[in-house]
Amino acid sequence: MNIGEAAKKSGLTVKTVRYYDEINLIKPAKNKATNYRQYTDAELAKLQFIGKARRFNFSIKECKELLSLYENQNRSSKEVRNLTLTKIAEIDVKLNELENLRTQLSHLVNCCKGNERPECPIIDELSNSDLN
Amino acid sequence: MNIGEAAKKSGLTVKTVRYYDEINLIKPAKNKATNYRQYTDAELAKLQFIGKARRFNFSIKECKELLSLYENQNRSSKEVRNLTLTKIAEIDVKLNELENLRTQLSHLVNCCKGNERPECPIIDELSNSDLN
DNA sequence: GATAAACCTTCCAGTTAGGGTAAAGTAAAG
DNA sequence: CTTTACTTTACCCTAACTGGAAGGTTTATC
Repeated sequence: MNIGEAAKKSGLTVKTVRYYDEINLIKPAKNKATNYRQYTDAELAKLQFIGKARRFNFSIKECKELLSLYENQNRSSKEVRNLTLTKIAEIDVKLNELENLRTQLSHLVNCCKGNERPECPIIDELSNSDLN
Repeated sequence: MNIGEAAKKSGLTVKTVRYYDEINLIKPAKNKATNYRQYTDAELAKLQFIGKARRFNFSIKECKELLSLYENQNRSSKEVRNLTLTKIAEIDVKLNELENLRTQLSHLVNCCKGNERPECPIIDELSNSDLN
């Protein structure tokens, strides 16, 4: 199939699919006459695989690893599991950071009258040179 | 003061401070003889202000807005508060996404034996072409 | 058969917020 | 006077694409 159909069926954009070719992630054959990319069903399945892994927040690099595990019939499920556990740990770090930020910002918002006057505890806090 | 001292006192890197000059965020005067950047105390305060706002997850563009409010004695605290509320809303969206991802990934991890065998529910799920 | 639309191609630039490195000028210390 | 520390500009790199231009191909319509 051509790139448009492959993109549609994988839920990716044509631009993205072309990009995955460029970075040697999924390289389809080319029709010699037209120079169009020709995607096989197996390549489509890989695009779908990548698309889903990306939605699960895996980086392109991690997608490459997952893809090679996907293609390797001798893989151990432990490897995949470990990659996923690492990803969960990263998400936990990010969650913590964001929760802290949210707490601090909402505290500031609660202190700020939000009226037409210039006095503003939020600006005051940002002006505070302590690196907290 | 020179850029190194300004960087140290603001908790930013020299590169970052130079970048803020480049994008017209904080433009110090230059020593004509040496071509060195000369930061005043007021400029240092702004660097500290920006540094803190960045740590609060405000983008450079938002920092510019906050800075102009910081410098504007006629600002209304409402404007600052609204910017902050918008930022909190963004954080909430991100928190939601990450929590969903975490739930799904940890569900997959719980289903995966993580042994030496190749059967792996995580790979199976990634191979599933449903765009969920 | 001509033409227009809907595809496809490559190439180039831009996005965020800086980081890395190099070559060269300047300042401070010993 | 020399070494060390600091500063300058300039250029390329990051992640993961997105947008657009200029042009080739295929399919549908008149």
